[in-house]
Amino acid sequence: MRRWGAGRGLLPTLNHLIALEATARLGSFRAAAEEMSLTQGAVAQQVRALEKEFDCPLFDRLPRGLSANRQGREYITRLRLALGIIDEATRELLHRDTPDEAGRLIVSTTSTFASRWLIPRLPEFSRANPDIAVMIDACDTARPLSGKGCVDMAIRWGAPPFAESHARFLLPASSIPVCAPALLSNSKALSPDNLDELPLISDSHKNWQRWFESCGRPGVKISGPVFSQTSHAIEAAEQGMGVALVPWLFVEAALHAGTLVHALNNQLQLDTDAGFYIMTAQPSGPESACGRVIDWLLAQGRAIEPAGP
Amino acid sequence: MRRWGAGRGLLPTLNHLIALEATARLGSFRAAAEEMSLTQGAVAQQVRALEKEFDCPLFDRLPRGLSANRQGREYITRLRLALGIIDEATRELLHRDTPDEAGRLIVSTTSTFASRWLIPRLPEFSRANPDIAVMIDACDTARPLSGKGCVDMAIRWGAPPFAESHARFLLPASSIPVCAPALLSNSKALSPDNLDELPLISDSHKNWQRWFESCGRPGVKISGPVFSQTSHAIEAAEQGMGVALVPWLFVEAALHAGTLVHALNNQLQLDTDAGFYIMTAQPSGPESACGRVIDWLLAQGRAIEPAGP
DNA sequence: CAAAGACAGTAGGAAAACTACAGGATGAGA
DNA sequence: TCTCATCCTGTAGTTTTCCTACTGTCTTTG
Repeated sequence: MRRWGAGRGLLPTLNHLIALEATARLGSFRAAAEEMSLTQGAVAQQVRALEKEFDCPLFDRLPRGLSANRQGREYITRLRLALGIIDEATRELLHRDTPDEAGRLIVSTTSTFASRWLIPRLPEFSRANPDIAVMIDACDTARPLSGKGCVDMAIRWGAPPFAESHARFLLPASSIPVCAPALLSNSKALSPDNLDELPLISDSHKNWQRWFESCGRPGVKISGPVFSQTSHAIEAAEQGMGVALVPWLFVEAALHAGTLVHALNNQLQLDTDAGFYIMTAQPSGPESACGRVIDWLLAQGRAIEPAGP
Repeated sequence: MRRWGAGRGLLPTLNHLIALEATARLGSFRAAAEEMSLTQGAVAQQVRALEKEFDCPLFDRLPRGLSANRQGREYITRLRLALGIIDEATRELLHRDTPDEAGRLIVSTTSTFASRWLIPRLPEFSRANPDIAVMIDACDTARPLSGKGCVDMAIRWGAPPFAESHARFLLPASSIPVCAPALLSNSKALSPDNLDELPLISDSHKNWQRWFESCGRPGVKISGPVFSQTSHAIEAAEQGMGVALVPWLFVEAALHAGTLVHALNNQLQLDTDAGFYIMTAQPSGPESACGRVIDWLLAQGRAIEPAGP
């Protein structure tokens, strides 16, 4: 009997369990031995060894085979469940449809972060690292970092501490109010006191409320177009539909290109303690594919920060 | 890689999986080896063997330990689940609180069958088989014959075929109308045509409707006391509350003792294709405790039948 | 630049698993 | 009733697997 984990667990000789299961299913050592391509004696020894390990008989010996007793039935039913899980996991591992999956790295992030920050920078990475194929899984609900359907890393907005994962800070999430330049041309100077006279574009983060609160104007009524995704809010602002309050890093390129301008002439931004973090199941070394992607991401993040407002 | 079941399944060398799990959890061969009281090389070989078996790396090799890659994380998460199930089943098997459980046999049946048929006959069996302790688990919902909390056999009312279990016919379930003798003394002769003038005691089996239908009187309104358990209906009949339509075998003793009489002078009974069956997970040999109980039950059933109406 | 710590790989001994065969019990069939 | 067939039990002896011990290589660290 083998200890497991921190000594709390107990596991029998696992290889013997296959013989146990087959014997229970087929009702005799002989039939089980035939299925397993072994001799009858080998199977009998394995099962006897388990019964001795447990100090508890699992079968009634009949003149014509065996029949599991109550403890045996109870144990074997649960054993089948466990073996089925291992079997399923093993077959999926063997019959994985993409044989080159080893060099493929799946990054889960939001649609907005992917289109506004990650994808524009990705070609450079791929040129420098042709052996790593980065796949972006844009999904607004978080994907698991371990288990079935897991991803290699996730880039998510949030604040520490993060349970069950290893997180590294990537980028701050300071938001600024932006709009199309045309919206400002023929009107008076804007300030926190009169900004709400323009349409205020909202996304699902409810930033405007906190922004007005930090300006000393709590309870301002937010009216204007509403989008679930930040990227849609940005596009609406570019179309002149109003003022959007969005993370600065998502509109850096648009500000540079002139399709968006800071609505308050770089005066105010909404600082939060939250930011964008890279999350992985465990720390990765700098030489692994995952580690190389993380290092590159962090370098990109450092490169962009000093140019901020 | 081992085939499993009818060849559909595939299982790796199960003993190696413990090393795999520990390595993933502790992040290095060395730490895993220490936990398992082995050398670093042994653990490394086991994990390498698995990776070769799967033809798929499960870990990224870091300069300072290892880190599971995506396939590894996915596999190990599911592996932990399976090992946890085996561990739990094993610990419950080892720490079972009743060491003499091997000689204890749990029979699941209904409260009525237990009190009206089984318990009266049980002392005789126990005298003849002092080594078998029969425990009766009276429960109106069926208990499983395998898995956690399973019972050794169940005696249940029903008709073949029974899925997922081995059934042997024990007793017919023919029902007869019975009542207290006092109920008949000062009244005219009863027949199916006027029986419904007396209170009709019902249990949850809705026998009266079918009984009147088989007498050519469908749609008769059933009025009288209603009980969920047949035994309570019998007790009510004994108290003179009305006529109960119950399996003959439950009132055999009462008819003999005179506390109940056949309401129609042995004329009519309700025959159904259903009956009482002994159900076990698998056939048991005549020498096993389970087999001896079954043989005795069947003998009791045969002994009672010829004396029937 | 050297020391420490980790994994990779290999040879040989230790342990286990498996086979083969003898023995005993039970049921089927002549 | 007797024999045969079938199945489990148990025990050597052999084969295979597993584990250890050790060397080599790489990387971090002081």
